[in-house]
Amino acid sequence: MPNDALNLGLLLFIPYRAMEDRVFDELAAAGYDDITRAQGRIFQRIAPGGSRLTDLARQSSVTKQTAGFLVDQLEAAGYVTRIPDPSDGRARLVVVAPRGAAAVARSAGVVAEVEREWTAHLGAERTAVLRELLTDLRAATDPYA
Amino acid sequence: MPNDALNLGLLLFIPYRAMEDRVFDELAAAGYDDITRAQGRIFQRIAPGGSRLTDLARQSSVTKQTAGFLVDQLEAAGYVTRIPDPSDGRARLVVVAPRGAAAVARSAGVVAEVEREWTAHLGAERTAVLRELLTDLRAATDPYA
DNA sequence: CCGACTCGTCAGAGAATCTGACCATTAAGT
DNA sequence: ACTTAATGGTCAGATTCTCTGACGAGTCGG
Repeated sequence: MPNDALNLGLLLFIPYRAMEDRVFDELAAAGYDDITRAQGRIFQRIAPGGSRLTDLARQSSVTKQTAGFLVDQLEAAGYVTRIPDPSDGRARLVVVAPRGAAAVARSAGVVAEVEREWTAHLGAERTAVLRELLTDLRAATDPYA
Repeated sequence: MPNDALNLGLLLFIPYRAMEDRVFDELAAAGYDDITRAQGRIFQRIAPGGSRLTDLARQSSVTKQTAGFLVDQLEAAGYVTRIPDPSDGRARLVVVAPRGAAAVARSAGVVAEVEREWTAHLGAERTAVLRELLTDLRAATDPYA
């Protein structure tokens, strides 16, 4: 790399990608080798009680067609199910299925491990500050929060 | 979104994606509408004196085939050129062409604007801390720095 | 009950990514 | 030097991801 002072976009991307790599590598090693990054980016946005396709699409910055395509695959692989939305006859809710919940548990372990490594590097206090800053920044960059 | 406490991976992704969206939207509006995100992610890694394809691939976390495919398009669109690497007969260096330099200048303006917005939200001091933390974290997550 | 909007799907095309195989050049070991 | 291993890059093929455009079904405000 040339400069030491990279733009904030790239500085955000580097650790994001590192985290994603770790999670998917270990997920694949644990037998969840039929989930892709694109599917995972949708999947991780599913709210506890289920989410509408349109919401998943908006939050993930993809079209609803793309989100639908990915949810189809997640459903076929047993990670999610679709149920009717009781509050709106047009909509359905994407909910996490048992296999999906198991994958969530597994990936949560990996995330925790990576966060521990980062904490070892940055220190506990600075890691907490980083999290707080990013959470704050989210308010300015995620209109669908 | 369900929880308030998201994992750090997603917290990094949200502003990263917001930055990328802004840069590409404004680049397209300024006439640079023939560059894609994937191409841009490769392009932004080119070092001042030029970079080898293999390095660009590693740093961007894609295969060298993918990097080659994207550099082909950047070259066809006039953003980069390939020159022989004087220090290694097998290699070539990808260097930024005039049109690429113009796009860099334009995107730098957008990045600066977005960073100003973020600074307005977080405050100058906390933004500086964020940059410092991310730069530090890079050492633990970017083996090719 | 009518027009406007939202939810989601279908169809088709283009872009991005990977694996595997391969050649050319360089580096290392004897 | 000569052989072997490693590195830089390309070719070929397949799969995955993503978008635009068009559309049917359901909801909502007047």
